[in-house]
Amino acid sequence: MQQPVTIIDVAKAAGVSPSTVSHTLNGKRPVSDATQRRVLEAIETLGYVPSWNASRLKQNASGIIGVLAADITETFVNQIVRGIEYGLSGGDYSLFFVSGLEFGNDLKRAYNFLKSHQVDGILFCHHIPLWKEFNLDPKRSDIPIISLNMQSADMISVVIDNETGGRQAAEHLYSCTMGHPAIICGPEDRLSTIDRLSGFSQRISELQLTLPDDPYYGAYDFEHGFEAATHLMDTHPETDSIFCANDYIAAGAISAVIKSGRSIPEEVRVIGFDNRDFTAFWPIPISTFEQPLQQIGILGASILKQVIHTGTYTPTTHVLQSRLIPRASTIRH
Amino acid sequence: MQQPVTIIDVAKAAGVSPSTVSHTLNGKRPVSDATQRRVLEAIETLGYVPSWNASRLKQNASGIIGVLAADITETFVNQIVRGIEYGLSGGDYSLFFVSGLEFGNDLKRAYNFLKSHQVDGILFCHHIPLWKEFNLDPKRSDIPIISLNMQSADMISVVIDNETGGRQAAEHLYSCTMGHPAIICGPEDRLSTIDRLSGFSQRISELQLTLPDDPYYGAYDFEHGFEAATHLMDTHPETDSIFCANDYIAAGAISAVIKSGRSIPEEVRVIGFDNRDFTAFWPIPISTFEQPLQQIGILGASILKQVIHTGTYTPTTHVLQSRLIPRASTIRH
DNA sequence: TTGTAAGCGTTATCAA
DNA sequence: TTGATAACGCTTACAA
Repeated sequence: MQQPVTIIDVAKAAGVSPSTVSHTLNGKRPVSDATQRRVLEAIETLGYVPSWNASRLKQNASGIIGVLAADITETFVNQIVRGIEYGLSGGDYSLFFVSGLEFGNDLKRAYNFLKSHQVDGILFCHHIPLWKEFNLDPKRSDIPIISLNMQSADMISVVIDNETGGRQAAEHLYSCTMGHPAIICGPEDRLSTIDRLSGFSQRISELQLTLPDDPYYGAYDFEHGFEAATHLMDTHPETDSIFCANDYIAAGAISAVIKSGRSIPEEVRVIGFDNRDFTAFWPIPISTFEQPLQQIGILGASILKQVIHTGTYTPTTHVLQSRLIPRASTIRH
Repeated sequence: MQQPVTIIDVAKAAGVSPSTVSHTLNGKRPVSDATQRRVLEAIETLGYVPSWNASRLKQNASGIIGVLAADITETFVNQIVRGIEYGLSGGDYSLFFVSGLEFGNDLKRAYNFLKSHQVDGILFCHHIPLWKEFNLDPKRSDIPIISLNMQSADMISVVIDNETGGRQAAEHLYSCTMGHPAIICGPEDRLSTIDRLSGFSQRISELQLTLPDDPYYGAYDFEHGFEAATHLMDTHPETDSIFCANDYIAAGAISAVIKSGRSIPEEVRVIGFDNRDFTAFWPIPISTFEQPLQQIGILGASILKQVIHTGTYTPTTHVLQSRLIPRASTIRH
């Protein structure tokens, strides 16, 4: 562990001035070939790496984009983050990832942290409205913020159209002969659940069909799907189509339906949401929707770069669509 | 988007000197209550956030730990990263996450990037030896590096004991009556695969048993498991125990075994590795091993903090154990 | 308890 | 084509 090498050390070693070293690196003014060679050589031998801090102190742009997310282990979040990386790679920006976890989900502190690092912009990536109490006015903020996966008033947002997803699910099940639809929801407070339910219900009533009263709110997991579907088969034995809020629920529902002695997809059709890995090779492959998560990240990054570049922030909402993946749980093979 | 507020603006607004503002914030020397109040008030109204860059320029420690990983969408990686976040949260360090993706997997560039940000240490988190060609001598580096999930000569490493995992798998299958074991591997070049195979084989020969010649190298996926097990049932119908390199392979193997008309776990036992979410609710719940991924991150972060604090770097390897999770694919319910 | 001033490593401006 | 110098925003002796 030794002393850091500065631009002055390099300048001395190469027998030039610090500004020449700087310009050799940044190419903002011509440097003769001979000088350039000596400088680069000195940099190599000394192992010099310019200090980002010192550099950014002089310039107004940091070249860093901050990403704020709650939990990186959520597929939702890490897929979006990966999209952001794609969107940023090869460009002039680096990504500074900050987890809500570090800040006890205190968005204000996390925001200040990013600000203190002089990030040029922030991508705010949420899968749950954990931080909804934070009311930062983006117009008064000196850093542009883009909200990913959740619509925020007064912000540029990139979201998925869950309502249309719900409508599409109804449409698909209808095309597979639907007479008695049912739905098994996720947690009641999740916006995505609400929107999907709303889209599905709308289409159902347009089709002159009816749903059981109970939307089966519950956890996004297998057990909930299993129990809800068991109850459903019991109380509504005529059910022939089940729309599940996500794939875990769908897997549970499928197991319950089979256990009840019914065949899939002949007697009952089940569809999930999210396209989790296991749906493709589940004993009965599960029909589901692929969400454009990486697209959210890519688009968000691209919009943010625009905003930074042009300096104008106009709140808008960009909507992306999910894609139906029909499999054996709804269509005969 | 307005001009950034500096410490001087605050000082003026509060009618004090910049150093007083600084000391109010950092508490390195006493400040009278009255002054403190005025300063904090000024900070609040102006929305002042100190510049990290300027601050770090004066100090030697940046308070940032760099995390270098290839692909955040890999469960492996994001679980470890989450562990790091836990290990760092509440302390004096923030995390600077850098993806190999951004740098075209050029470790040297990524390393320089982190160095230019003056990180105090680096956690190098790999699930595949993508960057093995990079031979940075950690003793000559001025930044301490810790290798997570892969042993590196001359580095402090935190790894999982895959060999013992393999031995444990053999032990468990043996305790469930094993007469004719078999193995279905993952990609041949993965260290984890090699170590697990080696541990398993060792224990098998200690038990005076033999394995089929073919270890079935292949992809870490369902199809490979299905095809390998189909072939295995065909060529080695006496097989009663299959150790699969991961859970996707195990799921495929189970499907193939069932399709061959054999019962699980009565006639054939199958065990996987990784404890993926679906193994818990697979129609036949899959026995598997839970890897202490978050522990790797937590331990790595803690060791790195030690190293930074004490200033001494002594290459060692810290080994963590996987945990067997017995389920219905090996034991009768 | 507080203020003044030097300096961290870089880049922009000006001069040569 | 190059060099000297000031300045970025902050911390920290040193002085008061």
